[in-house]
Amino acid sequence: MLDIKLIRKDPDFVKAGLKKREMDLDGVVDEILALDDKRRAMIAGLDDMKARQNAVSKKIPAMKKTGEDTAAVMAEMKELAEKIKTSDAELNSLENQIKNKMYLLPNLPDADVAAGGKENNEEVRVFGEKPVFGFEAKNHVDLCENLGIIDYKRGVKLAGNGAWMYKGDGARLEWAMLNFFVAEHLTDGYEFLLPPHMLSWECGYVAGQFPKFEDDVYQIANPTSEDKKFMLPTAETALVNLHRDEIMDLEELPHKYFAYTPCYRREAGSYRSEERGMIRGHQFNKVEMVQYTTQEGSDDAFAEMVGKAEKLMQKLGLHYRVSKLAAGDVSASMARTCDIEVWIPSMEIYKEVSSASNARDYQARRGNIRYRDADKKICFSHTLNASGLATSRIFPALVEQYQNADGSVTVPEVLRPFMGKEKIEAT
RNA sequence: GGAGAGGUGUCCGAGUGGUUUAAGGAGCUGGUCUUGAAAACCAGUGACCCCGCAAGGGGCCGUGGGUUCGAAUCCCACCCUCUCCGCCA
Repeated sequence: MLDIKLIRKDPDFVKAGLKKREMDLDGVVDEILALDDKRRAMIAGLDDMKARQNAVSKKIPAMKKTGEDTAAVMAEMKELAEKIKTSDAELNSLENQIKNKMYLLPNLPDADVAAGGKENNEEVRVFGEKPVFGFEAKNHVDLCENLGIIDYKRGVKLAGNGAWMYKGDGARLEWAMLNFFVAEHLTDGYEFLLPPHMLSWECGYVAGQFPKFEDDVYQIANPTSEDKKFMLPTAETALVNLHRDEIMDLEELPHKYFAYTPCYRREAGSYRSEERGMIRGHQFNKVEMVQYTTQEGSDDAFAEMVGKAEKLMQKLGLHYRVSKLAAGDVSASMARTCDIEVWIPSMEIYKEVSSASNARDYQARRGNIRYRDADKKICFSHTLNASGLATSRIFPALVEQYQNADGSVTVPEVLRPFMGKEKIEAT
């Protein structure tokens, strides 16, 4: 949620910021401004009427005591009460209209974020090099099938298109990665959380996924009540709601959390032929970091989280690059995002394994997440999130980058303690 | 799933129709006292929204309706929390 006061004060600044996302939102901003004018005028009139109502109502007992006739006043008040009721209803619908439009406005990109779409993403760092194989390298789907570590067919049998099943050493490798990530985050002093996977609707609004992407999540309807929940599309949705409607103390910030959850996404219509295997599925595993910081602290936190995600990739020894996303590619809630993308040899493409973002106070405004600053003033906190990491792209990248001529896969050193073996071979 | 209790300001908590202009306490800020601190005492402070340069004023008691001249207080619906019972990994 943007600050309505900022929109009021400097609409051109807001419009210019939103324009960087290559979305035409001038109209929405203007509508909000017009509705806001109307709203404030209405509140002023309504509050006056309520003030009169309160004042007169207070006098009535005194009048009754002295035996004065209250009939005329009461008649006037009855009329006033009617007016208040209709105005209240009008105001209510007006405020809902404003709220719904406000929900449509994405966050303002940071000043240093490039305007435009994907094509303006900027490669800021590269780690390692594209591996060169002295043999005919296989793609991950063939490697995994030959090794018997992923069962694609039975995954689809169980859950349909976009599902797979980890099996044997595949399950162990997946679990080893997750355990490795957990161990690293614990070492860095982040708090480990296992949140619920079914969330109530408000969580989606606060995170900024709703109302726009309600159709992209799996919704859980309950046959005996109106209550509706959804499967979290990322642990961020849960973690960013932890301190909703709270006022945190300055001393407790920054909060550094991480959680492991599967992520459930419909990904409707987004399959492409090259996205075979586990590049894009309806359920994938991810460890997610989230920080709550002071307003001054979020830049440092952002750098820290990008650094942490990179460190994991480096320890795994995987070739990757870091991209600073252009405004149009930054998701709606975020002011800036850096993606870490792993090299997938068979596809000759970099695929996202981590997305690190600073939402600044956008999510905090939606969720009323506040803290008391050094002057004891209540202000909105900043929220940040970064994957650390998503395994579903690392798994194929790892299997391909670490493959040997005989079809076996060497286990990266850091995973061996969690895996209990150095090599994955066909059984 | 059944029964009961409850949701009040930063926190605790009083308040069951008009001296509530939301008591009282804690916290926070300033002061007195003290070598300093603590304690005590005195004063100030109140989320959020609207008007206003400000001083100040008004609205606002889980959410939404209703009753009334007047609702934190009564009625209805919903959401949430707690206790007990049932069911269950």
